Amino acid sequence: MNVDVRKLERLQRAIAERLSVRPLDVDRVRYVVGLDVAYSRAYGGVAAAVLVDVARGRMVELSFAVGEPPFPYVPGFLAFREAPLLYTAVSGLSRDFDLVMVDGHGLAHPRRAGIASHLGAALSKPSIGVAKRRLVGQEVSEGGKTYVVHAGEKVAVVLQLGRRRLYVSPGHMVDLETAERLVRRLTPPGYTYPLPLHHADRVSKDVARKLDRGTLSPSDLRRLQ
DNA sequence: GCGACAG
DNA sequence: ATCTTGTCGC
Repeated sequence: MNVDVRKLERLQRAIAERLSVRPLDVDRVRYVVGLDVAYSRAYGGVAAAVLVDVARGRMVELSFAVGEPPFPYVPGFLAFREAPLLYTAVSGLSRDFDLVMVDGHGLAHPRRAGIASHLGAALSKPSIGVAKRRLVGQEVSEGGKTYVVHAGEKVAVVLQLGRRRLYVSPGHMVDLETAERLVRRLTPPGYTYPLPLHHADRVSKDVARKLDRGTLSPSDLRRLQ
């Protein structure tokens, strides 16, 4: 695919300049939204927003958005493909929340503006990126912890959960330490993924599968919430 | 030119 | 991300 990315790179740099990377009081984060996108052959992307009550460790509300992605997958530009649908899904939630956790990177991005950064800026909410693979930089160990360092900056912390590793990076209104603490706090023993994302992943894939099977129609999604 | 490359 | 059978292991 031929995609002109010059303009998009400039947009990402502008977004990066608007970001605030700062500590956040973890004890006042009670409602967290997990965001993920699965794909259906028949309907395109299926974005799921799962609102989790951290205090009770349970799902409180669900919202979906379905549609053809407006942009192809190009490394470094994932946000232009998935953020619009995720934003729509989040907008469908009736309750307010304190933070969003996104499947993908935040600061650990060539221009410091991964999909978690885009969404945090668009929503004006704290956001954290949680990815399963590295996009930029090198992994460096320091004081018993492993980080991703890019252009001389620590942009992500690497968590080893069981056999899986997670790359955690700040999106907006949080810093690296806060992001790590929240991801750890939201990952129950035995889990390999923080609860909000675990649910968002499972639920989005389940809906995509049912849509293709015909077990579910897009209009039924309204009722699933 | 050769690798690397979120989902 | 998705396409997919069997297979290794708790």
